[in-house]
Amino acid sequence: MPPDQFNFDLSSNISLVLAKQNKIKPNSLANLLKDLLLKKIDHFAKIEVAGPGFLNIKLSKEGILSNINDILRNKETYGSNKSNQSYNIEFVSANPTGPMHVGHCRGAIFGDVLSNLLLFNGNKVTKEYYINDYGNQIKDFVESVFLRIREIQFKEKFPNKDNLYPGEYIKEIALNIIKNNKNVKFESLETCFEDLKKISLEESMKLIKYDLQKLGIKHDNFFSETKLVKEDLVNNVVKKLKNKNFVEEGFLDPPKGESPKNWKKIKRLIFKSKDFGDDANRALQKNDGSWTYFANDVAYHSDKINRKFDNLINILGADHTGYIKRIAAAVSALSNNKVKFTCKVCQLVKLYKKGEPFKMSKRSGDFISVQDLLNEVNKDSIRFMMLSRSNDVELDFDFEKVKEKTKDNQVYYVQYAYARINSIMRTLKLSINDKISVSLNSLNINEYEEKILRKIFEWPKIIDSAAYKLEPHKIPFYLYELSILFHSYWSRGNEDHKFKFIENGKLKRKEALFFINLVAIVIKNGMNILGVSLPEKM
RNA sequence: GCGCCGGUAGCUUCAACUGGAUAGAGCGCCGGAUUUCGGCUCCGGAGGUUAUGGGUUCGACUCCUAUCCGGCGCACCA
Repeated sequence: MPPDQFNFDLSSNISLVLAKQNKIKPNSLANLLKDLLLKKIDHFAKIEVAGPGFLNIKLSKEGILSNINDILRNKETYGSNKSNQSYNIEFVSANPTGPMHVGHCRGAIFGDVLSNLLLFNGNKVTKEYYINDYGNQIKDFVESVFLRIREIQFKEKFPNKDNLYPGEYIKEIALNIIKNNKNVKFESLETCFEDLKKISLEESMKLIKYDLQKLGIKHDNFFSETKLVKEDLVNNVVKKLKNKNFVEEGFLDPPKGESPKNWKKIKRLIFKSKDFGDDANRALQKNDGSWTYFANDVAYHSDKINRKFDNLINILGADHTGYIKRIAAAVSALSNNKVKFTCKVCQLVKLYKKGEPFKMSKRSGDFISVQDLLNEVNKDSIRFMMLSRSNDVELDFDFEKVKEKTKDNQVYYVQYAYARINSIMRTLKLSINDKISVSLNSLNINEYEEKILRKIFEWPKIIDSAAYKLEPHKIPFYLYELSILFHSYWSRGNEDHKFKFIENGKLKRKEALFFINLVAIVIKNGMNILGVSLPEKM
């Protein structure tokens, strides 16, 4: 897209790019191309060479018309670039020790929308959730549930111990378990541990799935860590790595930074991740010889690789940044660099209410849950707001602001544009789903419409670039800009009657009809990707 | 100490289309218009050495390098 002031429809820097290898000046190459293009492509009305060698192209009326009719025909696929890759996107993967909190929310929505975006662009996508249902935290969690059950059944006091989960929700889980499992006896933790673990995990996954559903998120696949361990997948992977000589028996370096207190030098299996770009080699075994979390995760990723995806994407919170290199190393070792692996890190969300920042910590039990958030603001606002920043930037979420019905509130503003268009259609007793097409003689576009058309023609490029860079936040920005253009044109009608779309219930400008349809199509496609609803009346 | 992310207008807000043209929005400020086809809306103005120094090239907010500031992380946890 050329900058506004040039008044052209397309621009290309091709001659700047190609000039060097062809040993020709960008400007003269541009002039050559200009003549060639004008001769070969009849949809170009005018081409100018500008600046250091840009080609600015103005479409002919026929060119514009054919673009418009394409959009009206394709409707809900307009913007898709028909890419054809397969993706596995792992996101949320919150520990199954309680409901989701706000910290999970951003990654959850990011992952979901990224998946929608890639799907829209023609790819195959599996949305996946890795359940960390193994390890010490689960033991602590089950113990906490057990003690709450004892508290309820036998009035035993819940101890104040560091490793336990104090949150209120544990009581609810305990109550549910008591209600639904009358035949299980909770005498000692040891005797009922396995049963209780299974039930407790089910309960907390129920909570998490409920939260996800309320946010409009549905995963295709839930992958359990316990399953990995049970099926001995870790052993297989380690064998595989050993065969390739990527694993050695050795000693870890003492931890850097702080002075090592309980540092013991113990021989163990170590993955040589340094050979694949990591800062240090990583342990696969703990002191007692059992597998580390990392070892399990290597096995998990090996499983993903075996499932033949072209691309693996992990969505992580900022607190897991330090983990990326080692898992990337594992993937590249296991797949011989054939599978493309990317981690997208979502920075922190800072929550405000009336200027007061909130702190959250799952352990302490006073975190802000997704439910708390949903009580304050609706799903649509949350989804839109969480994507209103690039994922590598911290995000301030003020939940007073998203409740406003003003231009500041971007969700509202975009939804309003769509509702407004529907209102016009209703006035004309037409439906937004009616088939329309445009002919050459009805194509008489004013300056406002021209601006908006250019924006609409830009849509496929926005999708392409957002998909390529894995940056779904480009979509809310685009939709907001498009809405500004639309509203701005609309209010022009208040100042000057000749810009009104309809008057006295009748269509005034024929162009207006297809034109608002185009805007509606793009807004709808965009909001579908975002998973935000579009009311026809507000 | 090491690693990752960020630093863009007065601003505890951010964008800039895989290196492109005169760096754009919002808030706030100043000046106008409007009470409606659908609700605090619309138009215009001022405001910049893109943290800082060096480098790469036709061309850098974007890439490399050094420094400063802020956030996060640096287990045999998960």
